[in-house]
Amino acid sequence: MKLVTRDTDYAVRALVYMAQQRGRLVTSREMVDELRIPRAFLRRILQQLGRHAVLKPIKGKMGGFVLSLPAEKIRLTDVMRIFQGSLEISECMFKKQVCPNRARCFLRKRIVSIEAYVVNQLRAISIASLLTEAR
Amino acid sequence: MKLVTRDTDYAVRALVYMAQQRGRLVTSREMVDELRIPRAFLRRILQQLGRHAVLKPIKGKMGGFVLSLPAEKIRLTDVMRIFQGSLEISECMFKKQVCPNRARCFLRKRIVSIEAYVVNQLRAISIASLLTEAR
DNA sequence: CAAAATGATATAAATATAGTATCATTTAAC
DNA sequence: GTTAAATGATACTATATTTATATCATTTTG
Repeated sequence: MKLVTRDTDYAVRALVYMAQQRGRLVTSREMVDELRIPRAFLRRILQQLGRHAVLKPIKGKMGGFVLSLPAEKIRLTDVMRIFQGSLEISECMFKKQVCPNRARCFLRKRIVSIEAYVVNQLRAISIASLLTEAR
Repeated sequence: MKLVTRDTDYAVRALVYMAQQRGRLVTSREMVDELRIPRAFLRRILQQLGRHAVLKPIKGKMGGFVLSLPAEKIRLTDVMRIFQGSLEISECMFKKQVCPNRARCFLRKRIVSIEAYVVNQLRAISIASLLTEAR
């Protein structure tokens, strides 16, 4: 079971790195070198973070990225939702029909309650909190 | 994020169904009809449950399956481990090398603690507990 | 020996994850 | 105004995982 996919993971690393730079403009090239993330992959990830207004892209020569929010306000759940979609842990497997199975449905209830706990825990993790732990 | 894959889910349904039969021999054919699970898929799932001694296969004509444990002793985590392998929620993505990234490692610590909670919750769910909820 | 069950196992199809490549656009410096 | 260095948009490829399907062998009862 995988809670966090690789793009979420890379995004978090990039965001932590940017937060450490305290507002200095950072280029994708620099982060590729520092974080050893495949270039094309990281670029796409940064673009997605830009579209979701997590970071602010500056175009043109001398361009780059800065966080568009304080690191305290960027939560792990925000990043996960961008790259992994819904955080539902128990997506019904009978997508377009009503679930025909009672057994599944009460198992599901249990899982939904576990899910609520997990999401709360993840929401409590911000880029800033990872930053301070990194020291 | 998917906590439970489809084979785990089907396995749980089959086990709940068997538990409801209170020791009566049940064939794969019967469960295919009752539970609307694809035949070949369910057969393979039952075989795997047999290999892991969760149920006891009876060969030959008039054969079938019975649980080999009381339903209280079959935990959701047992079934998940059979079909999904390790329950580690945070498998390090740098499989064969030491993780070169500090940021990831402290994020990982947080996730490991969430994982412990989740596994405990799942371990508390047995086939018997699902059975009583089903009534 | 035939029918009805499971055992073992190979293969295929569909989906999700991970990664690459290309061309367009913007901006600063000369 | 041209060039270099950055991002934007987007299409594509590769790999792994999930979700099955199919086939033939073996066991057992009648």
